[in-house]
Amino acid sequence: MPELPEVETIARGVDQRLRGDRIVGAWFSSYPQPFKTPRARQAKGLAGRIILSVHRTGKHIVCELGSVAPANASAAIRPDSQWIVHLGMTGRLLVTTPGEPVAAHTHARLSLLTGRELRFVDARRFGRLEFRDLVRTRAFDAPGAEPLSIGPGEFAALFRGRKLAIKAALLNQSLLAGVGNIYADESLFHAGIRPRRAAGRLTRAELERLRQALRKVLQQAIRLGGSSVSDYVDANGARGFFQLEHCVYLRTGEPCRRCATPIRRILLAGRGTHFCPRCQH
DNA sequence: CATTTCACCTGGTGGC
DNA sequence: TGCCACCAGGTGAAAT
Repeated sequence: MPELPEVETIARGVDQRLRGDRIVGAWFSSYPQPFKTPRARQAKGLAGRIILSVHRTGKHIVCELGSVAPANASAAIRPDSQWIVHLGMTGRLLVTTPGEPVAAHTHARLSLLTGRELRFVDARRFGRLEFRDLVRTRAFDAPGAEPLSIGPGEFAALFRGRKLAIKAALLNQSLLAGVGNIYADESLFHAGIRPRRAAGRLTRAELERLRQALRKVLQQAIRLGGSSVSDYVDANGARGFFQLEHCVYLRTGEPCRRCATPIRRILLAGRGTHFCPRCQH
């Protein structure tokens, strides 16, 4: 479900509410798919650790965790491990009270010292949970560039010489991290570029329009708390509002907001792709 | 190596 | 009401 704006919204919400809290125990469901780190190792690693901060990188939520060293408890606590959450298509990360009924498809429950719980719910089980011990492993880093901070030159270089469709390139996480189907379609609309255009054939001016459209769309979506198309909610269970601003995504046959031409839907890279045949060239 | 296709899952919706 | 086809925010392995 979640792309950069949704993941950013959730990470901010969890950070705001859980920073400084301590994980006292962790429970995991018996389904194997969501656990990149084996359940037992994950539970053991999480228990007793303090949530120092939570942030987003690409479509991943990274919780920086620490332990209090008994010798110098007054010193600033450094992260010694990370809990990394990828939400897949339907994943949710929710801060709840312990009494809250447990939703179907709940795959992880972290109980916290303040009595609250952090729950991971994921119907389709495309999400992934990973625990990293930073003494043994490097810190997590998304492979692709951040679309909110990349500059014009670096952005253009990503697509140079590539024959695949620009939409497929936008979805490639090792090029740009965080762009998914909604924001690929929306940013191509605002840049006036057809999704099937070969990435390497776009002019410098088009690429710059695309970079700015992408940044604008992502920033506005973050301001509106993301897009709630079917079931996305933030860490507090609240829906986002950016779906009301969509110009093409899931608007097949509806009039273009700019020129009233019906929005067309095609299949590209296996994904439903929406564009205005008149505004996009 | 670059690119495309498909499998992995469950649930909602709309047609008949 | 039931059944079925199709669609859905993602990714990584296998095939080309």
